[in-house]
Amino acid sequence: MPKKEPTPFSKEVYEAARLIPCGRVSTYGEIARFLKRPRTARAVGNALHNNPFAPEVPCHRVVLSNGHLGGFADGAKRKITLLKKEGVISKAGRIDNWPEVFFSFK
DNA sequence: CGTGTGACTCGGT
DNA sequence: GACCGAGCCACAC
Repeated sequence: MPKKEPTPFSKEVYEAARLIPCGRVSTYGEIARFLKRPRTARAVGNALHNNPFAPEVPCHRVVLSNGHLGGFADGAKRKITLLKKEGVISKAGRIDNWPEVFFSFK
């Protein structure tokens, strides 16, 4: 099966997500802002959903701006487990200590 | 080139 | 705190 090359915009998203340190989480909006496109939060979500570098890009460290987990291609449960392993406590699809684990690019 | 869709965000109720 | 509607962006068809 042919490989699907991500669009340039998606690549930028992946690089930004890669910068998120272990044990920390960021938001789609933050990434969008980091890319100098504060209104592209939705496009960022689309890019991560397509994320062809799944284990390489920590897409599970990206959540909604309000602290909710949002979505995950492998299932929200998987996201919770991965985050918990990294020290991020989440419960019922929501981050517990959101302000503490929140990571800002700026 | 126009339309539809989504892992978003914000403000109001 | 939860739910709803409108706005915005990039991409696939």
